[in-house]
Parts: sequence; structure tokens; C-alpha cells
Amino acid sequence: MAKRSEADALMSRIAEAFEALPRQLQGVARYLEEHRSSIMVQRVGEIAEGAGVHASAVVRFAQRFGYSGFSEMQAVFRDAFTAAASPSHSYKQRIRSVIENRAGGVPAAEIASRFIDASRMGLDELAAELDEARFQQAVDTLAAAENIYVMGVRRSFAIATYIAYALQHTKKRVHLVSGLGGMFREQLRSMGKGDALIAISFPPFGKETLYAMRVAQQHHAKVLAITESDLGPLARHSDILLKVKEGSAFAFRGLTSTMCLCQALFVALAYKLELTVEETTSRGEYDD
Amino acid sequence: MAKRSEADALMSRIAEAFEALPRQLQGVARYLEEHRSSIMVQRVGEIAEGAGVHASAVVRFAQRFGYSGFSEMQAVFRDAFTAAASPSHSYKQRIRSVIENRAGGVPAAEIASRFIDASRMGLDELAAELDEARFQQAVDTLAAAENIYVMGVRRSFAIATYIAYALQHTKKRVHLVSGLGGMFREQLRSMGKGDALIAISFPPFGKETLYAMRVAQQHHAKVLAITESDLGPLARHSDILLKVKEGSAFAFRGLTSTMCLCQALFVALAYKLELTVEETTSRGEYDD
DNA sequence: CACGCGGTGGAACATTTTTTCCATTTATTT
DNA sequence: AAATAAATGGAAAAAATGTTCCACCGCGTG
Repeated sequence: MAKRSEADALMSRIAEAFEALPRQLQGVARYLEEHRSSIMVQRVGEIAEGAGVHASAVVRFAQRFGYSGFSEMQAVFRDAFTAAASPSHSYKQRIRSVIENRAGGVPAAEIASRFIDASRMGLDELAAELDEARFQQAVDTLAAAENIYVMGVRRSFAIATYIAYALQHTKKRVHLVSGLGGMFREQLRSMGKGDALIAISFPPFGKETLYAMRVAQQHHAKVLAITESDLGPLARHSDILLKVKEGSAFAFRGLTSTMCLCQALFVALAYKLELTVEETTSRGEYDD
Repeated sequence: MAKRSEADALMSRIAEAFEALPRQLQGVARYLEEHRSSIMVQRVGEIAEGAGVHASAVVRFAQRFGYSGFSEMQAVFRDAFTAAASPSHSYKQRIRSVIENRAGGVPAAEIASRFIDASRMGLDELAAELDEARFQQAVDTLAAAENIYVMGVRRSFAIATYIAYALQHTKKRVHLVSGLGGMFREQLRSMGKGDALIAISFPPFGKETLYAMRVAQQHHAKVLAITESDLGPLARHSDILLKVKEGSAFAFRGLTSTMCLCQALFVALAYKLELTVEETTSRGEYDD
């Protein structure tokens, strides 16, 4: 699966050749081994100093292993890092190429498995980048709320629907702001202090959701935003902001990570409520 | 709380000031947030290109936030990285945050990451066990249908909602069977030959959904079932059956795999219908 | 012990990268 | 609609960084 990066290969070659290296170059080798992860951000000078040698020794080292100079060798480590840091990027590319090489129609299953792969990468990213402190805050806020309003429109509506459904299994009063009958305003009217609004929105942000957030703040309700980034209009109007980056394959935005996050949020909340609120009947099953 | 690195502080300041930033600098801000982890290894030029702006815009950005230039700002991210990579620090940090979490009860983030893991395993299974022939059949059936009815109750309702939303981007007539006003029967009445019903249901199976499937068959509409297993009541009443096994954690059933499968289904369908699904349909009023 | 050879470090050189400056375009205000 | 301010992009200047050259050194060998 994980193909040996060129950086790995290089480190092996270095280990191989180590014994036969002159004293200073051995020093460089040791330093590289020791600080492998930070080579990519260091200057020749810093590495040279760290290894206790002259800068030119580092360059000679790189050249000894077949690179034109230090820069070229450093690029190997940089690439290895960026490849590891953005795993989903390569998947997006592959999906795109599957689509573009549409020689005689792509089998649906092919599309499906690419899509699933992309979603998997999305979850990896979610796991890696989840802000634990904020997540905790989100759970605490919901736990403290009396009424919970849930709102998302269009693409995010399904998610809102789910959250509202799940929360019905708690003792909270839950209000799904659906806009049914054009009654957004009316459904939001009763928010107040001690309540919380969960707002799910992605660009281009629905104005209904933004409106709901403003109303919530005016009414001193806590606002939990689930969105893509700290930037953008939601940040200003939210007390807590949970980020989900959905990979968009096929020029089509995923929702699996968002769904996963929301479920995790609910599970964590349910767990917290059962621990702190004794009277919560343990139900175990939340099936359909 | 966890140590607030200067990089974190900077990102906050950026989020704060974002709205008031000129267009290009907003682009830079977005890029920084999106690629926060790799800023430290990138050149101004690369960042500029990534953000779609001129290099000098990136420098101006840095200066706007109080740095002498890009290099100085980049150093902030570099430092944050090396600090995090240095073992002693991160270890202390981890201990501290664990203690803090214990003090506040249950570490919500712990639950979250376990849940995400479970979901990920669910996707692995989905990828491994997807029946390609059936999936293709499902896509073909939907492609051939004139009207598509979508039905799921309780836990599955959010999924049904999503499918119905997504399908609105095709030329098909789509009917979400919501049961609003207790009108399941009435909403199902008009199904007929040439139509298709997508029924999503998991044990314990909702009787409303089973009913819908029977009606569909009586009316000679195709039935696509999305469920857990080939056995059980849905098998009998469906023409095509797609299996999703959700991993469960904390005695709580996931939905991410189902969501993923449904999205994959839609993408494959859209592709078959040769639709271009625009990611950001800016239609003013109806954006999400 | 002198010779040569590879290793080493200083400094000049070359290259890349960043930053500044300014002309031009674009938005905002009166 | 004109005036003013702000934003943008190109290019030159400046700085930082990497590389090469070469004199020197130390060690092993003849």
C-alpha cells in the first residue's frame, strides 16, 4: 500500500554507505537521521551547524548521493512531507482522470469505489484535524442547552434532519428549523437564552442559515456552527465552530465526513448526558 | 488549555479580520487556512500560485498582519512545527490535555476519534463488499425511471432526504415520501409502471417503508432497497438490493457508509445521465 | 620524512527567493 | 460622472541562500 517514498529509499542508501563515509559526512548522516522530520524546513546552514560541520560539507554530502546539491536532496524530504500531509489530493486527481478517460463509458462500480476511497480519505483528514478542544466545547454547550434548534438548508438539510432525529433520543427539546410553509422566522422566534442553535452551512452559505445565526445571537442563544473553515461569514456569528473539510470529487461535494462528525457529536453528547444526568434512561438502541 | 502557539493566534487574527480583507488577501487567507500544515515548506511563489495571486500579494498579506514580510510570517509556522515535533514538549502537552479532559468528565474527543475510526472501518467494508453488478443495476434502473420515489423513516429519513435533494439535480421527477400530515398512502398512491422507489431501511424495519415497497410492487414500479442484509423482509419486496453494513461503536449505529453509498449512487447516476453537477450553483435565493 | 590524496573550511560566486517600487486597473465616494 | 482611494501585477532591487572554487590540512603510504 504505502509505497516507499524516495526519502525512505535515500535514508536506506545513507545507512548502507555510512561506514565508508568520511568523518564529517558521517556527522551529517547522523544529523539527518536524527532530525529527519525537520530537514525540510531547515537551511543548509542550520543543518551544517547542527551537525557541527561546514555548509559545504552538507552540499558535498548531497552530491555524494547523486543530487546536484543540497536543495535537490531537501526537495525529496519536502515532497515526502507534502504527500503525507495532503493524502486526499492524490485521490482527487485519480478520480478526475477516471472521469476524463471516459473511453466508452466508465462502469458505475468504478465510480463508486473511487468515491468511497475519497470518502475514506476524508475521514482520515477529519480524524487528523479535529480540534479536540472545540469538540469538547461543542458537546458541553449542547449538554447545557435547554432547547436545541437545528438548521441547515439545501445540501445541509439532510444533516440537520439527522441531528434533529438523533437528539430526540435525549431529554432536550429539539427543534428542526425546516422552513416548512415558509416559516423560518416563526420557527426561530422562540429561541432564547439558555438555548443553542446548531447551524450547518457550506459555501455558498444559505442566507436563511445566516439569518438564523444572527437571530440566535440577538436572543443570546449559543451558536454552534458546522462548516468548512474558520473564515467566512459563519465565524463571526458563532460561539463554537467545528470544521469539516469535505473532499469534493467529481466537482461534487461529499457529505460523509460531515455526517460522521455529527454522529460523533451526538454520541459524545449522549455519553456525557448519561454520565452526568442520572435520570437519563439508558436506551442503548437508537434504531430505526 | 493547550498552549496557544503564535501560529494559532495568527490564524485567529486572520479569521477575525477576514471579512474586511480585499479579495486577493482573502484568497491568501483561505489558502493559508487550508494548507496550514505545509506553509512552512512552501515558497512565496508556490503559495501565491496556490492562492491564485501574485507573490507580492502574499507579502502584503504578511505585512498587513504585522510582519516585516512573508519570511517572518513563515517563521511563525515553522516554529510551531518544530515545537510540536520536539518530543519533550508534545509529551508534556499530551499529559496535560489528558488531565484537563479527565477533570471535565469524559474526553469527548476520545469518543469522537473512536467513532470516526469505526466509521472508517465501515467504509473499508463497504469498499470491499460492494456488489458491482447490483450497483450497476441500481444505476441503470434509476436512469430508466421516470419518477423516483424516495422513502426512509426515522433513522433513515435523513438519508432519504439527501437522496431526494441530490436527485433534484437531475431531470427526473423526484418525490420524497415524508409522511407529512400522515399522508404516506397518499404520497405513494401515484407510483406506477416506469417509476422507481428507493427504500432505505434497517432493522427493526419501519412498517411504513415495508408498506411502501409492497405498494410499489403492486403498481409495477421498480424497487431499489438499501439495507443491511440480503435476508430479512426487504429482500422479498425489492428488485435490487444494495447492502451496507455499518460499523457500530458505543452501541450506536453509524450512517456514514449509507450516506457514502448513496452519494456514490448519485454520482454514478449523474455521470450516466451525463450531467455536469456544478459544485457551486450560485442562484442567489436558493443557495445553501 | 616527504609525497600525495582525500577531506575540510573560507570566501567568492551564482542562484533563487523575497521584497520594494511604481504604473495600471478597479472600486468607492462625493 | 469625476475624484479619490485602494488594490493589483510586473519588474527591478535587495536579501538570503546555496554552490563552487581553491588553498590548506592531516593522515596514511611509499
